[in-house]
Amino acid sequence: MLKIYNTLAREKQVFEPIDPGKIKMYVCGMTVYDFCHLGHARVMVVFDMVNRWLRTSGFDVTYVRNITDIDDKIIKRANENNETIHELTNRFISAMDEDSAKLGIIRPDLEPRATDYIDGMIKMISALIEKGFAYHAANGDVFYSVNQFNEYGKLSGKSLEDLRAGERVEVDSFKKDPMDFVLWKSAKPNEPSWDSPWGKGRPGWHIECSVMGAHHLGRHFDIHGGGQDLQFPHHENEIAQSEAAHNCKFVNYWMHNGFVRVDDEKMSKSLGNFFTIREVLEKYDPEVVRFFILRAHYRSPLNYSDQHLDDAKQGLTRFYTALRGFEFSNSEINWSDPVAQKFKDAMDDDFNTPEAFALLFDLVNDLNKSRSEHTAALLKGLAGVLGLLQRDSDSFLKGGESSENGLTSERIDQLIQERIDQRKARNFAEADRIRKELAENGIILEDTPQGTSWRRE
RNA sequence: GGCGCGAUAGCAAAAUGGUUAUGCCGCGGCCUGCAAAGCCGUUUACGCCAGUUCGAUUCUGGCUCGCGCCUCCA
Repeated sequence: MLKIYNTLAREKQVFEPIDPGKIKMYVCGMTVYDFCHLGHARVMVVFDMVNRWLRTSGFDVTYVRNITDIDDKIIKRANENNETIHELTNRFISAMDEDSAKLGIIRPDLEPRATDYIDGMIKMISALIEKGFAYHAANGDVFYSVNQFNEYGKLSGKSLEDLRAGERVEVDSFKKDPMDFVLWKSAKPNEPSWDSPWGKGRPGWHIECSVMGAHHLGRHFDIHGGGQDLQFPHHENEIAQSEAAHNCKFVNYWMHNGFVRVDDEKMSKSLGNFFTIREVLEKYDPEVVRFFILRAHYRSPLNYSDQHLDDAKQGLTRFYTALRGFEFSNSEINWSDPVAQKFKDAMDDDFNTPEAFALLFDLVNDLNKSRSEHTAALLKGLAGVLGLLQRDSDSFLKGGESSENGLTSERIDQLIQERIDQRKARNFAEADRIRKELAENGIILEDTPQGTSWRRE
């Protein structure tokens, strides 16, 4: 029985799909004006894990992750670079696809881009105006009137009164209420724009998700996810727009993943304390990064540091070392196995991946003792559900650092053979010298009854 | 200021009203020519103060500290 922590209810709830056996899930993706950082990696990896688990559980999942390809920062950056917004966004969408592929993300079923849905946004905004939930202000912008939606604040637990009291920004005099948010911005010079009943302009941020969600998943769907920082105002505003326009509940389960932090502070573009995915991948194997992310519960904060990545790397090394030497055919998971049962229970409990890993490590201990093929297959199968441990052990253990300024595998094999000869001759001093030479190059040897193997540190 | 989340051993991170979490690191042993890997054992825990209870890290209240949102942000 799957339970999901629903932000809307502030508790774990038993998951009931709207249509039996089917799940419609929408996740807020990236605004593509720069490379993705580790915080973006977390959203991608977390909801990839969720997607995989839902599918493993037998649901027919439709997973949508949008791309925001029109916004203030995109326009600004494109102008700075002297290029069109499409040139800019296409470039960063490609970069995002590369990063995401490296992290082992299964592509969402649909990745709609905001600029392809302008017509739909105009229609929804018109509907909101007709219903009295939005108004065309004197400056040409169209605003959503939060006063008209009496459930405003239900997701973020805020009341309009409190929000107004905490208002820090200078009040836009064209708004009826300081908390009103923009649905349509009238065009300014040097900005891309679209024709609309309110003149040339472009959409506000929140409307795209309401429109693309409804377009692909229907007006009422099961799961909507994103980073915690989107809870307010983005998701709150999506609810206000969608429920006002459609007269029905928008989303049943809201999921929010915790932040990636650096030195106990949120990693964010505005703080400038972010590491891009590609920066981190220069130092660490992508699978280490994936394991690092999934090792913490998705709702907990995740502190980034080299020490923690190193720690994750050691853990993965333990997995791959245990799996070394096994041949795998197609390994179907035997779900009646007690460990598989517990794994399922952990995952069904709001995607408790740390608990799931504890079980996998128990399996490693069993495997190292028994060397049982059955256990090895179960370990690999269950880890596969999390998108891990699917490579050949050697690819992980011997991969690592690129061999630049290191030793080639030919040279390593040659040195190992020399050492074997010296050991046979019981010339241990020379054998140890060779081993030391290898160690200085980051190569660790392991003598086993089956021969000598090596791995990179 | 308003709202919310959190505090677990050297580090990371779960569960749990009474029984070994788990991983990394450390220490001892086995194995090994010596190592490495592995196995066995092991040292460090539940922020503080009350309350409920036979019993609380786990429930309740208060306090302290940290973090997040309230402004673009995954």
